[in-house]
Amino acid sequence: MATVKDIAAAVGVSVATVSNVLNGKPNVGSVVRTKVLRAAKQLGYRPNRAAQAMRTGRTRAIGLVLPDLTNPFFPELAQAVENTARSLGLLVCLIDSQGSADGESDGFALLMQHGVDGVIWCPVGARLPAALRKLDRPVILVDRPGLRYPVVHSNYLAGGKLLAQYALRMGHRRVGLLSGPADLQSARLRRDGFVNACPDKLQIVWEVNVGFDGLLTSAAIDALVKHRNKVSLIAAGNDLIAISAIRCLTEHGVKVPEDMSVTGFDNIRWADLVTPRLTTVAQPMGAIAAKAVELMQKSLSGQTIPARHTLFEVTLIERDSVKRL
Amino acid sequence: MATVKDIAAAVGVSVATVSNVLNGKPNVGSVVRTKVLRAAKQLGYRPNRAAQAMRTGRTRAIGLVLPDLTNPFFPELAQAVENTARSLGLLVCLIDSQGSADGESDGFALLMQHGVDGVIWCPVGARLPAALRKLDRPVILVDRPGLRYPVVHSNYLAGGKLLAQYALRMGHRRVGLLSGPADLQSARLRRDGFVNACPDKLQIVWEVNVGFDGLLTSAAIDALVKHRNKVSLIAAGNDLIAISAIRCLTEHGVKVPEDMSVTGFDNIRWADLVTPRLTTVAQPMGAIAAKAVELMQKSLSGQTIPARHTLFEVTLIERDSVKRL
DNA sequence: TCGAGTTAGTAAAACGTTACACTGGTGGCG
DNA sequence: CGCCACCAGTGTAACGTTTTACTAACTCGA
Repeated sequence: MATVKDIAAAVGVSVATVSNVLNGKPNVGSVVRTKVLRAAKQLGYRPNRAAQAMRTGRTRAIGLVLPDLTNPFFPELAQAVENTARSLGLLVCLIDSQGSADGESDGFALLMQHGVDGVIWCPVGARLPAALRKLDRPVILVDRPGLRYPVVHSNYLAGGKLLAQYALRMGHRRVGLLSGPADLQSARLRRDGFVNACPDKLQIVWEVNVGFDGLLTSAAIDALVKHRNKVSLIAAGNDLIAISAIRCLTEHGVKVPEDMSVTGFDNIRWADLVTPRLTTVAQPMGAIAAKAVELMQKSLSGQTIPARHTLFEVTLIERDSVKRL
Repeated sequence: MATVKDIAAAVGVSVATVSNVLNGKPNVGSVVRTKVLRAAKQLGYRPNRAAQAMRTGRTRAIGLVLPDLTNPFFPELAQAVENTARSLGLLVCLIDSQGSADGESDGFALLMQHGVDGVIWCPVGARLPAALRKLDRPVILVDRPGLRYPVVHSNYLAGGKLLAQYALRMGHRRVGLLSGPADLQSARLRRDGFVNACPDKLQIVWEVNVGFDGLLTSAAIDALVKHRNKVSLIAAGNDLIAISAIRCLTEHGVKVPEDMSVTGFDNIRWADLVTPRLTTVAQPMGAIAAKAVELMQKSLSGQTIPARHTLFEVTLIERDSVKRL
């Protein structure tokens, strides 16, 4: 690989001058400037990131810390983040914490060691891992409000409301809630939006919390099966939970949507592939990811991002999993 | 962050000695050795990767280049790769080429600039991107035999055969093939395994190639719908295709498995979540990923890996999408 | 006792970059 | 003319490591 020294030798100037040209610094004549630029292109010069990192402390790489790639919500996010980051010349370093706080800590430590310039993070839990305390780099949260960092996510409250109003319109009155983890604001807001939409008309008959990974606890299965006649609709915390619930119901002879309606949240690709197709709320994943990277980029270029929410609006996607009563 | 200099100062030795201890070099007394080690631990020392990279040319980071995170096969792979890599102290840098060769080239360029030590790669096509030619670092292929690199994947041929034999056992005689891309060996082998298993008993009535991303072409939809009475089973190139096919069939009033049986390949998580649950062939994803990382690690530590296949055996997962005739 | 060999440790250079302090040369202005 | 300001460009230190070449002290055998 060609170095700055090679260019200097080729043009016949000092390395300092080459560096100045390459970084757009003033105090270099236009004739030398063009010569250097041409030589650089001709030699296929690309700055050695390690050396740059050492001198400047910046690596032009960012971390992306996710709880679980197995939940299809995250690959969609990761794909969009990677692509917009790459278009800005940023490398994305991936950490999948597998839902464990220790994994998250490990991951942060590794990222710090490599000197990433910042991290885009979707926390597993509501608590800050110790490793992050020492990180003096920008952090942008995605999809998980609640910590003292800038966060970009969609309007969960509105999404929950949309779902409740839709359920009502379709004639449902008694519902069961398969909410996400109670300690996650992103789950709580969806739930609150739903519950508070029209409290007098829509009755919450039962509620159980499960993980966003869609693994149904025995309490959840019990609720699903035993109370099957007490509710006509189940509102799940996300699509994964909804689809798992549908699976569980059909296994127990409950037909969806004939015997029971189900709604999701996220509009992952599978919502449209599954039978019955899932009625859910769509988040603009690409926009969310792009915004997160944009905030990161701003942050890296010196702007301070206020620790405030960037909200994206959601839309109801009506498909086949809810029956009109 | 603590540096080697800090440790040296704390213990009262030279930085060279500290470095020697940390790298397990001889010629340092045991008392000094333990002192240094203790100080390092106490200060929470982690070597600065950028500086290390500059001196040694190794970054202890690897690239992971995937065609499409949206296909659930790849997140499972990515998760396993990341986790085993991290347990070895390797950072994973992600590139999602979105199925484009240009994206792949861009990605490789970015990875090279950052000096990754090697790349684990699942190519989109059968051709080598130009950017890779210049990469003098180890490459391990995953799931895509056909290029002149070491590759780890599962026994597609056997998988196809398993499926064909199973179809036969279940009484099917006339089948349609929804194969993956014809230029991908990984698709061709699955197909060949199926077709050649018992050519005299199992008749391939039609075959159309589609992408592994499960997007059905109009030719595919035509075949599915128009020939619905000519075959009793459809063998898809992967689970994504199979599930899309099921969706398409049910939309056209063809019930699975009552009117038509369908098989997949990969055993992605969704195969078990979808209705009807998909009969398919399972690849040991975790093992494949771990093996790829292991080969990479070996490669990094100087061993030369022969450009040969590492095969993993597959197993038939019998579920509900195939009817006994 | 002397020299060779071994052991324990050090000083300094090097990796590729950037940034700071510097040097000549030129032009303007009083 | 004398002084200052400015321009174009250079030399070199520094970032945190690893590595090479070196030294001082000690041991051992003849």
